[in-house]
Amino acid sequence: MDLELNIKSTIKKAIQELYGLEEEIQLQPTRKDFEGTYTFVIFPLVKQLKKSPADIGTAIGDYLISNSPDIKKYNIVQGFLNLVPDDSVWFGIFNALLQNPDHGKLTAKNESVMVEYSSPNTNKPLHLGHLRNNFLGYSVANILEASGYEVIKSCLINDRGIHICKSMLAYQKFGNGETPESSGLKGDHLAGKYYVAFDRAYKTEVDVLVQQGIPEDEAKKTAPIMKEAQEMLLKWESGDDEVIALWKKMNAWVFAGFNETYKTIGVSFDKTYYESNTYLLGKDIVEEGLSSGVFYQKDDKSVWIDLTHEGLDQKLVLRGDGTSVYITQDLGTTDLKFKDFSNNRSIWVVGNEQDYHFQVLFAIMKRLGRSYADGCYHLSYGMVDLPSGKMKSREGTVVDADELVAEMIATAEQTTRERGKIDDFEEEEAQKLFKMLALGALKYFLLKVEPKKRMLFNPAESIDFQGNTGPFIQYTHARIKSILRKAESQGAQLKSEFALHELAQVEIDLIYLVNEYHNILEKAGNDYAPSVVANYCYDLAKTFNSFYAELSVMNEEDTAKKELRLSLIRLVADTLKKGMGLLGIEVPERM
RNA sequence: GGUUCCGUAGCUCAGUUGGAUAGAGCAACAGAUUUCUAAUCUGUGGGUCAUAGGUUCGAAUCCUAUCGGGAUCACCA
Repeated sequence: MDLELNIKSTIKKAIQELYGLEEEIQLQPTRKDFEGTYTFVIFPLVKQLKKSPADIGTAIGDYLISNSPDIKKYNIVQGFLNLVPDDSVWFGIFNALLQNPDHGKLTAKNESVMVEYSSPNTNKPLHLGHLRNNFLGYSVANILEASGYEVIKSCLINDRGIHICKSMLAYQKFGNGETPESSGLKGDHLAGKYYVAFDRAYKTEVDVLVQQGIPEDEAKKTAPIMKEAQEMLLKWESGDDEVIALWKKMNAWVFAGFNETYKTIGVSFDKTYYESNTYLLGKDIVEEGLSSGVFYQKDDKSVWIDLTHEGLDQKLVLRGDGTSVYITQDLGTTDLKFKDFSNNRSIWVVGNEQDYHFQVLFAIMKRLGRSYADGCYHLSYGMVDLPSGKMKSREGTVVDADELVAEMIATAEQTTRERGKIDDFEEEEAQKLFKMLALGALKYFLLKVEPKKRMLFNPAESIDFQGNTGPFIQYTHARIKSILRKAESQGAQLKSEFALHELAQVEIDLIYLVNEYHNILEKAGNDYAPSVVANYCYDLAKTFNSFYAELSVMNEEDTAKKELRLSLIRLVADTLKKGMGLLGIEVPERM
């Protein structure tokens, strides 16, 4: 039953009968300072009817009282008609929620969506920026799945190219046969070490050349180590045995490292694409575009598209020598994804530095008449900056993902042990909890902010465990579970059907919020916005904690009230668990 | 310079299909625990919603301009 829709239609009828007007009715939640749940704004009618807001409000309010059993009373403040639903309405909603274990699950949409995220380069380990990407992608996938879509999580690994050759070359030159085992480094960190080593050697060579009087631009192009890297790339492309063997060896190390990180942070994929397999795709699409006249060729044989009508520029899609550029392979990969899964939609979780690239990509797909073009969406997110500015892998000024997670776990352990509430935990159980809390704090920190906003991370201030945080919500869940355990130990059975009696305001607030879950899910799905879910969970947890301070469950003497509260808090716990699950955050039974 | 995103409390952020006195957390201060977990709750102080115009009964929200910051504008990916 949808209370809001019912009230809207009754107000619509009231205005028809009282004034003969056809109005689309909008309701908003009543502000906390006033009594009521929904508010109808009268102002728009004032002008048309030439009556005072009070007169109109009273007329509509009285109409609702006598024509709708849902409304108990109303009040008018300025031009706002605040409506107070009858307690029976809340019981109706509450009973319905209790009797539907799937509450909040949206109906199947019979559409499928691909969410591509993570998409790392295999020349360095993951950093904080990648974490934002991973958590966003994983959460959006969860949200869409809960919203009734079939979801395929995919990852496109950038495992080839000049930057990969840089790590390989530096390893070849300076590595002395080092391995993850011999160095004790995770494979991705080992590769990253040589990526940094390349850059250092390269800079030294450039400096030397500049001192010899060669202009910097030219020095950068002619530095021997850079030349060597380029030669290595050519060898890779021609399938040189030695280069390929090195590439396979180092990539295997990196993949092992990535998989460990993915496992720790709890993300996964249904399909992995490798650029080494897809980088040649797209040339046939260039042919197609040329013959259909969407693309054109210049004298030097290079192929272009003119997107000035779309407010963009002219864009190269194939080099004069017939080799691919970035967009060429993305054209091919995009076609491949839709061919593989026949999705209705495809989402790319990629940082905002590629906004322009995706505008171009989607515009080209539209010009080429791809039926899926309108279903393409770039979920763009802002960079995670440090107080010192941008993170740069080459210069080593990054917050490493593995290190950060390890630090968070250590902080979680310290914070938890200080409180002494889990002294009876087995060690394994305790470690599991520390990890859960650490990742809860980290994921919530990165997901509560709107994706497109850039955000600041200050390593000097650790991520909070109090206030508007993941652990606050996890704690709330544990608190509820503690009461439920107590009830269970006393043999209480949770009822799922309640007869009308008096409700406290904070109980109504909780019923209202739990019932809002499906609206929140829908909004989050439509906007690809985990932050909406995060803020909702916080609101629900906060409201529960007020309830907790104000009312007692197990010490309530009125049996009917006690039983209702038990069922209510179970519903709250389930909803928190579900909501946090959408963010990829687990909630503990105890903490 | 062109395009684009952002600018809300000391700090980090909510709030934008236009509605009431702009909300949280952190930090500061004052309280609450013989009572279901104080990682909690209650309260106090803190605002030119970047600035200036415009539209509207009504603007943080929409429009225009300006200022400040980010991103991008490669035959790199």
